[in-house]
Amino acid sequence: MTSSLGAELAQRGVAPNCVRTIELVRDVLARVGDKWTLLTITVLASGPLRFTALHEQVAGISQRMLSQTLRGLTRDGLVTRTAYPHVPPRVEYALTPLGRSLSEAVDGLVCWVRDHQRDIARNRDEFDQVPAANTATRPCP
Amino acid sequence: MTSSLGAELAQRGVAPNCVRTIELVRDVLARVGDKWTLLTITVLASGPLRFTALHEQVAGISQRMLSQTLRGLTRDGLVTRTAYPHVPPRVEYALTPLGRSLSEAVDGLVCWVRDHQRDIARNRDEFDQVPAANTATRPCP
DNA sequence: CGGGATCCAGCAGGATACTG
DNA sequence: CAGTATCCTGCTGGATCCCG
Repeated sequence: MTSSLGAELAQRGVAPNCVRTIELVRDVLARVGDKWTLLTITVLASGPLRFTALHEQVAGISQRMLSQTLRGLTRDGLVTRTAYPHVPPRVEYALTPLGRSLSEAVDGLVCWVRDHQRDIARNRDEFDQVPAANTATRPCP
Repeated sequence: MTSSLGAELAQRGVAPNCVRTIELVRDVLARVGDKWTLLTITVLASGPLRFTALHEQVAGISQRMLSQTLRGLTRDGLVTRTAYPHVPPRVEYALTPLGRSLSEAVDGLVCWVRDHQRDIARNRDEFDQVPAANTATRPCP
């Protein structure tokens, strides 16, 4: 699958190192690009949490998506799942060292957004105020 | 919208600084979490490109999604769109300084995946080989 | 060549109800 | 409490045709 993508790109004359980058970006998105994974990781970054606690902190997530997301993260070795044989059940989720290192890598992106979201909002407003700027075929100045 | 999310979280007793983080992660995903934006940015990071060139390098993207993605990026001030009044038309896209800085922030994540994708693949294989490991309600050892 | 407009399928994901 | 099972909807995004 990935190799066929690489072959396809190589055939188009795309430089090999660029092909690698493109595949990596694909992997990034496959792992943290969905709606809830990144959010769950950053919430867990502040400490271990039980299922219900996560369900409250990750605003808007359904039980279905939470358990699904957590299973995926556990599968990848990014979080641990610890079940205590109690009644009522008690299950704790926590980041593994691998998960923590990912969380730190994500921090860079989060900081970037924090530092530049004002700029983006301003650019967006400017763009929207120019009439017909949202169409690509516009007159050349 | 964002403020209502913050209010909702605050009402649940979530710490204010965590609320900020969650909102930021939301913004990250809204900006680069879709299927093509991040890919387009990283391809443009190696230099300005014309529409067709982008269409070839960003493997698998349709013309529709490419123009849509580019318009979004242009709107946010992350790329510039330069149209030359020629026949046939010639349009070049390039990263702005803001776009380049985002591309650098993304690099951290890309490097993380490059360094750890083997680990993740191994964890995944291990997980999958344990029978019934994919169900959460499993016996406690 | 560089798009826009339209149509349509697939699947992510929400709501709800049920279980150990 | 911590999930699973089922159903169902909305939106993303692909295919196709058209235009300047």
